[in-house]
Amino acid sequence: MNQALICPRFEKAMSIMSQRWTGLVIYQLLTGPKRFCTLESSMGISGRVLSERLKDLEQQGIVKREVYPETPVRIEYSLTDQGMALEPVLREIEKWSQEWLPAE
Amino acid sequence: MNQALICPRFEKAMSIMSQRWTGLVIYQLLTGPKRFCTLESSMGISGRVLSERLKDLEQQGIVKREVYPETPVRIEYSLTDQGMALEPVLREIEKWSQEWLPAE
DNA sequence: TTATGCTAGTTACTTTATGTAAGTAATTAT
DNA sequence: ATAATTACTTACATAAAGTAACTAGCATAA
Repeated sequence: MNQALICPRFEKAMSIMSQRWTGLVIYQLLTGPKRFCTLESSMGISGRVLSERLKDLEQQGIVKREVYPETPVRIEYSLTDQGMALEPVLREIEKWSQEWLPAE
Repeated sequence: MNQALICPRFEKAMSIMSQRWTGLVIYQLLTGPKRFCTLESSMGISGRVLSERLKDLEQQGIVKREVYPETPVRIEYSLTDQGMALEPVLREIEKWSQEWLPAE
């Protein structure tokens, strides 16, 4: 009955990364700040969920939201250092997909 | 309107890894073959979903299912080479969680 | 021989998460 | 005054996940 316990920090990380869309949002932000509508149209995510994810990621300290009061207003989402630190994770997924998944 | 397209293989990999529980199941199998009931009780996953995930992962070629007709029957799930190749992904998530998430 | 237990699931039903489409608010262009 | 743009939100529908009870096959216990 003795189970090897899973480290709570790792479990937390997995719960973040295994939410639908989260990984792709971070991946898109690796190449620089992006606006809401850019993210929305570049992946197939709905505005409802994108808005939810960005709020979560901001609260978690992974994403930063910045408002530029131009006209029309420009709001940019970018990665914090904590968010940037996820790059190796995404790169490893990228590598795996190239090696093991069929093209096309 | 010109969007950088996301590589379909990467998208596929993300859709696998961002399903709830998938990462944790693979993580548990990194330490060797496990039975259904062991997986079920070591993570908080429900039998219904575990059964679904294992079937998916088997079909994807990530997990292998082996039946030992003992009594009671023993069925073991383990990682294929393709599945083992995901280890670096999980290790990077582990590293990130240790560096960036608060203990406790 | 009926009952109990074990493993590996499945089934029916409930709750939660996500998708869809329309709407809002602020601002500028026509 | 109307339309357009950005960044959302809201109400409602569908899909995914959780819960708890159930099944099947076999073995041991009462």
